Amino acid sequence: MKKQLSLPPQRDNQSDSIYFDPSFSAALIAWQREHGRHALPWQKTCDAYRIWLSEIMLQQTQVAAVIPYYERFLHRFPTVRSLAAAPIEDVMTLWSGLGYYTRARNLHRCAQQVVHQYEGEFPSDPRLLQELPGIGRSTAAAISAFAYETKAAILDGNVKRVFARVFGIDAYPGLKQVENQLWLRAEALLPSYDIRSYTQGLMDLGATLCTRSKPACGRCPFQTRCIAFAEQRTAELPVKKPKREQKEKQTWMFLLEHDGDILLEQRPMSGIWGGLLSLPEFAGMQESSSITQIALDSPEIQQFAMQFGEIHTCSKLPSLSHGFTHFRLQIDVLYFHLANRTTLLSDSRYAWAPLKQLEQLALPAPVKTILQELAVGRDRLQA
DNA sequence: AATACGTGGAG
DNA sequence: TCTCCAAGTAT
Repeated sequence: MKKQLSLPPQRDNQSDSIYFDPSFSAALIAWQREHGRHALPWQKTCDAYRIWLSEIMLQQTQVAAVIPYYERFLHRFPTVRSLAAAPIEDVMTLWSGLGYYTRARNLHRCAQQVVHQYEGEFPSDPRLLQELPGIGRSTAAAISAFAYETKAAILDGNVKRVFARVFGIDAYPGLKQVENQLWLRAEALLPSYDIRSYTQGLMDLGATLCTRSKPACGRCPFQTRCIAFAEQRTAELPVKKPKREQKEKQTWMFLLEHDGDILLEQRPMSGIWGGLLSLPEFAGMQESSSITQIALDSPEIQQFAMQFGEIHTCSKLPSLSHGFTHFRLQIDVLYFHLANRTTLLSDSRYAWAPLKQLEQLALPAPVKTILQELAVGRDRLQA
């Protein structure tokens, strides 16, 4: 069944806005054509699927980090139909290491919706795009502008930074009220021609000239009209996010090995590393205690390990600290070498996987690190 | 409206 | 080593 496509026409009040100023887009488009980026992998095409994939990957993620993932992903899933038909595990594996894993689940769901609701063609209307999972207002506009030349406004980190400086916006852009005002500007400043160059220009200006630190104002097309430059306040604008104290968390991970296999546990779909495979964690342990000794002697922990097999050796591996945006996690690892293992696992979340095949699994970055170090140790032993 | 959600690079 | 935060979305 096909979804009703007709939407009421957009009312264009652009020139009524107090922010209306065609000279802004004219300057930006001219700059983009001459000095912008033109060779990024996703700029070679107008294929909405590829544009969409790049935009999702680029959410809160830098270009350099995305490129290898983008290439790999496209090689494995050349079309939206191939992606929709794939097992979610394959999608998660290819996403492993990119972070914000809800994006990968939504990517998969979105592909399936596009196939079933839109016969495999992404809609061109940003309002329809925005109803799809993982596509918000800014991403919808970017896809629509790049793929279909729709006149639609983006508002990403680059735009916020450029606007904050050029227009001297003196409040934190993350505040709802401030963001609303930024959206009004973004809409009002849209050009009536070459929306692609304009949209790319906003991103490129922010990414290459109007950078967070040491912006290259000398080469900026907006230098003469930039409030931050005039007032020497580029270091203070945009207003920084008010910082909250970072929480410190701690967890114990269990590295159980038997016959070259590692025991993994799938994480709950919600929360950090949602749905990824990880090492089993032991919740029952008090974080306060001076854990060092304990762990190896604790009956509870012994018992936990023993449900998977007979313990041969047991030791504590070096701890590591993993930083997230909003907290820091100390990971202490207990290693158990099992002499044998129980045939049936107590829970379907658990699975054994060969240490040699970690590349084929959807693992959180620090877990991949832990297991890679173990594998390297093995190889060295054999050499 | 404010917060949760990853990772890696820059300074 | 430590802080900041990048092509945001979902809740």
